[in-house]
Amino acid sequence: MSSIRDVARIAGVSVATVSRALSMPEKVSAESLEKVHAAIAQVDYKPNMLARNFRSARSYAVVVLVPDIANPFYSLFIRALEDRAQQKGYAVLLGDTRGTHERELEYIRRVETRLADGIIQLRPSSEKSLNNIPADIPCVNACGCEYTTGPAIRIDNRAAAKTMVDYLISLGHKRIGVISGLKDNPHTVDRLEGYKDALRSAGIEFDRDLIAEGDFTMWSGLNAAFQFCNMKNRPTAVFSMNDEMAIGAMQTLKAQGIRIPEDMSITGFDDIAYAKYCDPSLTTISQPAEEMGKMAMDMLLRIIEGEPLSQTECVLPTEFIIRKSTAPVKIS
Amino acid sequence: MSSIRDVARIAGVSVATVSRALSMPEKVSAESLEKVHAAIAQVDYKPNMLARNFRSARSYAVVVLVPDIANPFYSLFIRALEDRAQQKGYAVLLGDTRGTHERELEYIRRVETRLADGIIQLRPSSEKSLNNIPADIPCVNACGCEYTTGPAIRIDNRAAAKTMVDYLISLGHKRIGVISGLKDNPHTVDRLEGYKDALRSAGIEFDRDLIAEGDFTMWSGLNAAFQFCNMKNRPTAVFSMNDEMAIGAMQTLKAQGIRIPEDMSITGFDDIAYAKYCDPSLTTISQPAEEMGKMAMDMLLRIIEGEPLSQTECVLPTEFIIRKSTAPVKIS
DNA sequence: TTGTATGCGTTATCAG
DNA sequence: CTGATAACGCATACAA
Repeated sequence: MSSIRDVARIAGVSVATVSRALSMPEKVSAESLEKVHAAIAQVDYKPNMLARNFRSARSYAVVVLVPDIANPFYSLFIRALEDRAQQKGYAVLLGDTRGTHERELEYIRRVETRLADGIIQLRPSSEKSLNNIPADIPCVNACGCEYTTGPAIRIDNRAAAKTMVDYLISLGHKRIGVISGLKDNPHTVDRLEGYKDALRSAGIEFDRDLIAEGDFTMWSGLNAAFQFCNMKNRPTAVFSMNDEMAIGAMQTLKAQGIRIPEDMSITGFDDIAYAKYCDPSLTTISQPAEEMGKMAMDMLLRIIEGEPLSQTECVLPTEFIIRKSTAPVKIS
Repeated sequence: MSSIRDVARIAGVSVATVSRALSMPEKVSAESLEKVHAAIAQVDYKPNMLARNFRSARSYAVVVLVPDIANPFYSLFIRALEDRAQQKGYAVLLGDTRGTHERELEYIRRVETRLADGIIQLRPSSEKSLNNIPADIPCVNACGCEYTTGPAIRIDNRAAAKTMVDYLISLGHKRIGVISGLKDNPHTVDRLEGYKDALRSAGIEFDRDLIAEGDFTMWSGLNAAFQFCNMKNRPTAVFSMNDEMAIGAMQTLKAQGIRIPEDMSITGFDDIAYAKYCDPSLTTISQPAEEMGKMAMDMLLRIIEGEPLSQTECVLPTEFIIRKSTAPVKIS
């Protein structure tokens, strides 16, 4: 309730001195400083940051645009992001888009109207995406996939997928099913390329029937797995494009009496916390979610503050984690 | 870049008219309205919300204080929260406290300095908590437990726990282990009371040795379960105070050759998404996370807007969900 | 219905 | 080192 003027009056100095005492104490005499601090304590002065932000034309907030915060990979990422933001004095506005463009626009509008200083984009924006973020607003893309323009933090999805499928092939698998995300999702596209790369280098022909489409939810994984159960010549291994679909698929396979990994190997992607605790534990690719979050925030703040970027794109390494859901193909 | 003044100049009206055209169009003639809109389009005017917020002494943002956003129950809650906030034109500032009081204070300070209009508190604040939120700042407690002061959204933890343990008893279990949260956590306290209630009404004596303390993480559940494996007279059922610890415990039990539910039943709490997909699927208590999120936001906004509260505390119903992790006790 | 003028709390400029 | 004062962009009381 009390403003800088009250403090000035009580302290017997000008408002300018109070302001200086707060933002550059070294420019103020020890005597004034003391009087100001005493006055601040006396009237319980809390600076009005709304006014400060208005004056400095900065909100000191960034929005994070995320497809679904309930996805454990994203929540891990965001946790790291928030941590870094807080360290640097920035707030993070949660922008859960739930896949709708309308909500996304709403958040973009927030930075256009100065309520946020920049955006961290976790939604993989396909090239045909209509509402691209205006070029003049600070933004870093951290969706992890290729085909993004502007500053980005990402992993090499294609190479990671190839590593995984190479491994399955090394175990003797030749018919390797895929549970993919939606067809036009950039993650799907990149990882599918990696899958094809691996097949190609092993001389295995690509079979379209081995691709089951999901949408990255457990439920979709559960459904997709039926496609494999019912095949006359079913795959001996399945490469799922994320852990959640793999976990859903395991449910189906086990219910159908297919043993994992004896009858069928299955792999995931992301290494969410549950991958280690499901039964059997899941062979997967670990993304450095926290590292990505930190770096994305650092990069965005650099852009906002107008500092030069040492690199406009940063590709982080993934880790290949072998657990119990994969085994050599059965000799039958 | 262009301000309301530019619009006024181009439109040939006063700034007041432009302002009114935006916030109360009904008070402006159709003619002026049209000129204003044309001018807005012409100069691509975007109102400076920083100025508007400053002027109206409101930030139109609320902070949500959460112990750990990576916990799936919380992320579900927050998703609903954000949804509602966006509908009402509010932003949500993510405040992941990670259990530290310092970070919590930082966020409380944010509303004291006008950067947020209120707080939704998900952290269960024990009575001895040092940094309670000042009474004059709008706040609703949504941690779900009793012993909170001020407006609150919660469930009846005690009754829910009793329901669960009653069920185990009805299956013939008499030695029922507990994997609890930290001892002084209000959730732990409430749910333990429910456990004791159930024992009491069944005439079973409470045995302190059957309580294993965890901290609501999967890892702690995994460890806690060892306590039961090594007992000479081990429990035939385990009531875990959340799903994650239950899932961790299942890992240990299965590794020790204890079959679930044949040799030991196990139950959880929260009904996170994975509870349905783990093996065996988990009998648990479902909390209406989304409903709670919505209600908490509604209640907070009412407080912020100064509207009267119809009720200061709201207890939401839980749902008891029986899956495959529980079975009648073995006759041996 | 419209315009003029004032003030919101702070920072920054410029004299002293 | 300090003080007076002008912005910042918008909303609104008041007058027309």
